[in-house]
Formats: sequence, structure tokens, C-alpha cells
Amino acid sequence: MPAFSNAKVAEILRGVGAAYQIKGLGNKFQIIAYENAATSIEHATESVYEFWKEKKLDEIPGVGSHLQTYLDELFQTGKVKHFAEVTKGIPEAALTFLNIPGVGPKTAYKLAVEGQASSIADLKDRISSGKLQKAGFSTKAIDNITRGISQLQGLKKRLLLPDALNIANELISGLKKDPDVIKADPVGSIRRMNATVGDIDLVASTTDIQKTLDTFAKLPQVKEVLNRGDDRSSVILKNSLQIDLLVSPPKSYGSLLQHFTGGKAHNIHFRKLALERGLSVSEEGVKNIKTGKVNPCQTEEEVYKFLNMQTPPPEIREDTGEIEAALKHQLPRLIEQTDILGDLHTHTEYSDGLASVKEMTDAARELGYKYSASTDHSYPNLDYQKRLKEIEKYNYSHKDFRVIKGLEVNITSEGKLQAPDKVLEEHEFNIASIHSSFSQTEGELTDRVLYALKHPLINMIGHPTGRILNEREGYTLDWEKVFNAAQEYDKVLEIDGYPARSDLPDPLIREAVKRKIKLSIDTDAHRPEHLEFMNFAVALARRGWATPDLVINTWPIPKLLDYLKKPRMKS
DNA sequence: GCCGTTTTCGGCCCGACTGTTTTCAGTCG
Repeated sequence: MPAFSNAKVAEILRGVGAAYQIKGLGNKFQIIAYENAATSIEHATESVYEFWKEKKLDEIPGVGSHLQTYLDELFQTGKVKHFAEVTKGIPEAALTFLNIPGVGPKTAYKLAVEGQASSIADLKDRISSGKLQKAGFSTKAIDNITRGISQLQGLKKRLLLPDALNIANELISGLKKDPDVIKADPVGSIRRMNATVGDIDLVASTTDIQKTLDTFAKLPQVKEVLNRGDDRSSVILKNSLQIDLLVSPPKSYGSLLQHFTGGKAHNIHFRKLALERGLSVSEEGVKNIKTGKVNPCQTEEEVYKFLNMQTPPPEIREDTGEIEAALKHQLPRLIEQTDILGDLHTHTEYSDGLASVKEMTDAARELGYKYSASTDHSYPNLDYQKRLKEIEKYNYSHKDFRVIKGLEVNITSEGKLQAPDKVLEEHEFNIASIHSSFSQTEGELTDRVLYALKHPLINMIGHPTGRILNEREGYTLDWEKVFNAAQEYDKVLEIDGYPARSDLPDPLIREAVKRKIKLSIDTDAHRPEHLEFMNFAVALARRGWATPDLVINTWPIPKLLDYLKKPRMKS
């Protein structure tokens, strides 16, 4: 049987949950159980198929005895009798319509059966030709579906974190002009520093809730107010983005922040734990169920303190173990931007950068770094000698800063390095990266990376998955082999913080951290301003639970240079 | 269907909004 991806298994389970709901089977908690299992599998850092092969499906939270049996059947035979029975008679299209925001199982089924729509394109046709209205859908329902479809089709491109953060910050500074606004923050995936952001949610603490909601509605960026409740409002900006604002008095701002920051799974897990202790947690505060008394929390720390636990940093509130660690008061000390002593991946006009060695290096010095690596691409026409001399000249005249002579060498499609060993020997830090032939097989791509990892003159693999967010998926590597080789040869994997790359993705960072593989957190800057992406690089590393000890660019220069020399001494 | 710091039975996160519902169902974050 072909191995099913986690995403595929999650999709199957969601479909079964939806089918239960459409047919009115079971009870609502069975449906929730299927959804919980789907979410849990989707967020697992390892393949559920591997879990099954190693007979440890029971380690996945939300997968109990029944689902273990079903998954066993799925992986052995490729299908599950029970699932087939449950989904029998439900058109394929109904499951597709579930992806439309605002459309749940009931509506999706109704659209497919009563509306007779066979695809999203067909659904759009039926809306514009009036057929859907004739089939008994109300005008408001149709408006809602239309809005959902355009959202779905617009959402294929999620915002990159820096863009989302810019928009959020502009709105926040607008809100803060209202003297009643005491604090305002982005929440949700922005606050968790996800590399991409779907929608932008803001919270504010204010002494006059209604006035602050008015201020929000009147911000110059706002085109239209979608809805307004007692303490919240949604607007559409002139750039078509939807923004939600939630407002509270200062005394419960911590509860509000906590409620809207964590990923869904984190919140559910946290509130379940609270419930076991007789506490009900909401955005209003922490309620003692017995006495009915609500304790609003001014800060998030107060919320977590009710369960006698540490406050997990926002970046890791995804329910991947942070709650257990926080309960034991054993959260790791995650890497911080002030730990970083230098940027080890930068380009100049010698390759495809837009600034000189001096301009890039001056900018790095101004950021307070002790060193940086200049790592131009191994272009065949690159004048290596001239470039190296320029670096040496900079080092000679700046004793307080060290430029490391680096190179980003291509791993060719034949699995060799683009520069000869003689050139690599002249550089102190060699990054090997794949920039071509992405469509090779997993085996071929993996062999290319393994060749580079074994090569004694290579120190690091650059942007290891090659993904470009919103443009192309990363190539698939056999990560077990890559991680093993990185460990065996004591090589570095890059955390490339260039926002469209954000590569390694955080689940792979997490795995690398577990294996104590060395990491470098850098920006892949192509111009001086790009050096400021370091905060995004660090955030990505934090999402992968990276600690400073594994990150080579937290080390002072003598330790770093010793380490970089090590592999070539062995050979 | 899952799960256990009173529980192997009896609960299951919480609250809000929308629609056409006069008391609730569907959906979302």
C-alpha cells in the first residue's frame, strides 16, 4: 500500500466526520472526535504512516482504539469498510464545498444535492444564472457562499508574515491615537509568528469600548464594516483584507490575549485541563465553576498561573508538548535575537546581491554583530581572488569585526559541487544549496544533499527544502537519511529567515533540535535592509523550539572558526 | 469516539454571530 500523507489521512477523517453530521449519525461528540483526530494527525511532526509501521498509533492524541483499527485497515488495504458505508451516497462535490469558508457539512450537502452543484466552478455558474435561488437558497445564504468562494480563491496566497505584521502595526498605531486605547496587539498566527498568515486578528484594551470600536471603523484603511458586536468588529480594508478586532477593559486584557493567541489545539487542551481542576477559562477570565466567580486576568501570566504552569512563549502555543513542559516548569530557554552574534548567509554584487562587500558588512556591524559571513553564489564567472582580497582588506581595517570568507556553492543536478575543491579550500565557510532540477525523484535529491553533507569542505546545507512560500512546494527529501548524515558528519542545517523561504519549516527544525543537530539562523540577505529579517529567522527557530546551544552563530568567533575547520582536518 | 490528579462511565472548550430560528441550528476562531 502506498504511504498516506498526514494531510490525506486528516482529510479522510474530516470527510467521515462531515458524513456523520450530514446523515445525523452518532452523536456530536463522535463528530468532534473525528475532527480532533484529524487535527492531531495534521499537526503531528512525524508521519502517521511511520507511527503505524512502528505500531505506536496509540501515541497520537485523539486516536483511540476504534480509530486505530480503522487506520490499520486503511494502511493495509487502502480503504476502510466503515468509512465507505458512512460516506456512501454523499457526492464527492459536497466534500469539496467544505473548503469554502462559512460552508459546513449541512450546507455543503445541500449545495451538492438540492443545488445540484458538481464543483466550485459549477457552483459559481449556478449562482450567477439564478439556478441556486430557484433551488431554494435564500439571497443572504447565496451572498454568504459567494463571499466564501472569493475568500477561498483569494486565500490560496496567504500573506507572508512581514507583510501581515506591517498591516497590523499600521492599524494598531491608528488605534492608539485614541486616548482611551491602552494597549493593542496582533493575536492569532501573527503573534505566533507563523511564516504565513491567513487572517489578521487584533485585540485592544480600552477604557471606552464603544468609542474604540468607532475609532476602528473610521480608520483610513477601512473600506467597509462587516459586522459589529458588543465588544468586537470585523472590517474589510481597501486592500480587501478582513480584519477582526476584539476589545476588552484593561482588567481582562490578559484573558483576551490568551484566548486569541494560542492555536486551536493549544486552547482546547488548556481549557480541558482547567476544567479538570474545576475552572472554566474564557476570554472574560477564569471562572471557578463551583462558586461561579469569574477572575479576570490583566496579564497572560495570571491566566496560566491558575493552572500553576509557566507561560509558553506565543510562538510555540500549538499543543505540540508545550503545555506538558509548562506544567512541569520545564519549558526550554528558546533562542532570542540578542543571542545572535552574526549573520552567516549574505550576498553581495559579486553574485546576485545589490550592495558591495563593504556596504553589507557595515550594515551588519551597525546591527551590533561581531561577525558576518559573505557567502556569494558560486557563479562560474565569479572573480574569487578579487572578492577574497576585498574581504581581507575589510578585516584588516576593522579589528572589531570579522568577515568570514564564505561561499554558497550549488549542488549540481548530477549531485556534484559547482566549485572545485581548490576554491572551497580558500573559503572558511561553505554552504551547499540546491538551486536547480527540483523535479528529480526523492532519491536523487536526497543523494545530492547527502553528497554535500559528506564532503569535508562543506559546512552547511542552505535552505534545505527549497520551498518558496506561495510559489513552490519544497522538494521532498528522505529526512531520516539527511538528519542521520548531518549528525554523523556534524554538519549544520540552515534556518533561512528570508521571509518567502522560511526554510527549514518549523516541524523539521523541531526534529533537528531533538537530534541535537547544529543550526545556523540567518537571513540570506541580498541587500543591507534584508539583514533586518533576523527577527523572523529567530521566530522561525523559536517555533521549532531551538535553543541557543545548537545555534552556531551564537558562538564567539574563535569557537565558530574552530568548528568550521574541523571537518577538513579529518580528511 | 476519546479519555482519566475524585471517573473504565459520563462527561466532552468557549463564546459569538448569522439567519428567519420565535428558542435554535450552523458555522467560526
